[in-house]
Amino acid sequence: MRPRNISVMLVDDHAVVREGYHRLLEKHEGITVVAEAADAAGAYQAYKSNNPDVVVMDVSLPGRGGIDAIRQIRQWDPNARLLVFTMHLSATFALQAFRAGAKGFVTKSSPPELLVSAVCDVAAGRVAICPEVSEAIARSRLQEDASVIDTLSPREFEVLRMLLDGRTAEEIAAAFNLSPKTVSNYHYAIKSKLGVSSDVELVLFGLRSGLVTLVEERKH
Amino acid sequence: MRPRNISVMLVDDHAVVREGYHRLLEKHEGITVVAEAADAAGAYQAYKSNNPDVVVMDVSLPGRGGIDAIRQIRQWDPNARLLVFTMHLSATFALQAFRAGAKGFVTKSSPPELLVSAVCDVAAGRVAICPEVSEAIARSRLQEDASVIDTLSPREFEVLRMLLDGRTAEEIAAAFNLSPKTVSNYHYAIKSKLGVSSDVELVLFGLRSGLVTLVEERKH
DNA sequence: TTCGACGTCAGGCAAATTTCCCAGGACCTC
DNA sequence: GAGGTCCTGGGAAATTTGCCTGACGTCGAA
Repeated sequence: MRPRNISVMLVDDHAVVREGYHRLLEKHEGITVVAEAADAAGAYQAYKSNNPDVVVMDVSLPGRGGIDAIRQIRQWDPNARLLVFTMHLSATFALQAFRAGAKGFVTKSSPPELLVSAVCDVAAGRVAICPEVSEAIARSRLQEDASVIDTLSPREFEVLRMLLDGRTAEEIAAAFNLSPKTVSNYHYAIKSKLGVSSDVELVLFGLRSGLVTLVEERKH
Repeated sequence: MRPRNISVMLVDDHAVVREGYHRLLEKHEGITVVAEAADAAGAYQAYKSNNPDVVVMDVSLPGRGGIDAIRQIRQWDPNARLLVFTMHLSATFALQAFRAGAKGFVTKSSPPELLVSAVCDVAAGRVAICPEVSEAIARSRLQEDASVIDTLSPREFEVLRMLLDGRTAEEIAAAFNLSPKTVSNYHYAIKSKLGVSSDVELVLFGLRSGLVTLVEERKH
């Protein structure tokens, strides 16, 4: 019982990129893009007024992260079907997304058709995971380093991402609408769970687990 | 003396994204996409056989980074016109790109038309920088970019390296036979000189300047 | 329905650390 | 000598850390 026509909402902070897969999806009959948003807040508003069948969203959004946006939307509509579409090839990210209520996870380096079929899958109520990610998840299950990070609660994970981005406690508190004290409590809880004792070790940990991505430049 | 028809080559490791602005650019008359590549090596090969007027490339490529690819292409054809198109809004990154020989720098969050006009500008021999980036460059110019790390005294540099290794102040003090107090004074001085306000930013700085090397191991 | 286990949020408070300024001494150079 | 930088740490205020506390909401099991 798949809908004859699937309405899709796109969430991505990069206008050009959004424009790009807007065209890509619309070229396929049966898929119509009915709304777009550039950040978490906009996504929530747009979802409420457009009620799309599927939301295709990047998780690295400015302001409150995409994981948080997923939870927010799922809270308003527990049947919302969200497909995460991101450049991050990380088991950790994917697990966090699914825990928040996502129904699919596709990387941007996948072949274009895969995004289209993933949208159809999610619209039909199926779960869609691209091969790379399912492989990464399987592999991470074998390691314990990545599994430690999966013990973080969704909020803790979001705070961690902000911290690793170099934000101060005040900035994070403002972004999430929390007390600075709460943020520093999370900060402490994160360090405890991950078994590190300083911020430096925290970043180093994030580096190893792929949460921090370094743009490498080689001086030949 | 602008070419009536601009031939463009796209380099981006994300197939869907590449497909996206492929369509975007082709929609404009006067622009034809003649080649695509997904990594640095492929870009070099494709450039040699297609000789496009303009190369639009993401710099966060797998393997040898995009900066390196720019240098390689410019070495083969000193007149190559390369437009960097990336999600990174970073002055140092842009400066690195221009130093390598890029002629333009546009972020992916720019409005779509800006990419099109930037392609035309670069094709016509002009330099194209999107407003966000030129502002970031201007701002970074004010805070003395000239290898800030060289202003560190020898001791400061040593302490910095230990810090970036995850050592505590006590460990460093013991290693150098100093008072822990002195170490924390150095710690403070280092952060002041480098213009960062937290340890997280400090590690991120070390990362960018190559002081911290991520040991990445291939797991297949 | 009641229970307990979590997750979220935030206040309190002592201890520790950071921040910022300062100063003495060693070692250069002019 | 005078003037510069570097190394070294003290002092005091400001802030963070570490760990506790409790309230509230949800969810699944008993």
